[in-house]
Amino acid sequence: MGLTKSEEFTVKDNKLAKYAKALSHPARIAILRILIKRQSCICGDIVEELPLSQSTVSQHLKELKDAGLIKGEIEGAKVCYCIDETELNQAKSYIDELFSSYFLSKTSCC
Amino acid sequence: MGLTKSEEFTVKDNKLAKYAKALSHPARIAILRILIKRQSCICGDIVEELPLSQSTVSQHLKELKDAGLIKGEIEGAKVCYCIDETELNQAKSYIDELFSSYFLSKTSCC
DNA sequence: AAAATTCATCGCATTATTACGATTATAAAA
DNA sequence: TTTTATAATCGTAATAATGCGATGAATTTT
Repeated sequence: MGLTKSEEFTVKDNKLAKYAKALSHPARIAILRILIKRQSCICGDIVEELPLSQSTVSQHLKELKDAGLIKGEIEGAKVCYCIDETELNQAKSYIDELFSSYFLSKTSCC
Repeated sequence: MGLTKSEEFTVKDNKLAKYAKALSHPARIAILRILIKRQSCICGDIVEELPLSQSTVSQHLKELKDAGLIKGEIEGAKVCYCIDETELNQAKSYIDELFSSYFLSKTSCC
């Protein structure tokens, strides 16, 4: 076994889970915060700000990129990462929608 | 290796990551939706609504419980699960805070 | 051209996750 | 008391994730 049954769930729930997975590691949250703070698309300075090796940071960046939350642009030898606003918006609205569906239909029970 | 360096990151980012991890599987999203829909704290009916075995659903419930997003109450032989409103609120505000910190300081770059 | 910088990728070891059947524990029903 | 129902847990197999050093590819700098 060991294989998530993605096909059994809705496309939306799979997408939401994918966004959440990207956010499911403190290093990746920290990376997002750095990218937000330095709005001007900084790159490998991330490595200097985090207590992780270059290869590990690169891997986390890849995962954030695969999830769509960030994008990278090659600038000579450097790579400049930044938030992908469209995707971040979508992630936000998916999450908001899930949460607000609770707060709307709330009647409180146990 | 293979061990997340949690201590190296803030308590808040670890908590946020924990919430996100709970949401990082479509089955758990589906479970949350079921719990939201049937506000009246239903239990093992979840198993019937999902294409997963009882033990697998039980495991997902445990993870949602460990993350704090849901709570279970024993009712005889049954266990009644429901959303933990306080924690869901906290999760929502942590996520909102992260996202809005971007939309506030946005200047768009690449 | 040679050396240095920047970052991705490979390989590896360790640990975590996913899924299920089988078993166990508890409570309800017969 | 015995059976049934409910749900957690154990054990197992497969796959994914975490982290790092080493290596590679590309671009700058010297």
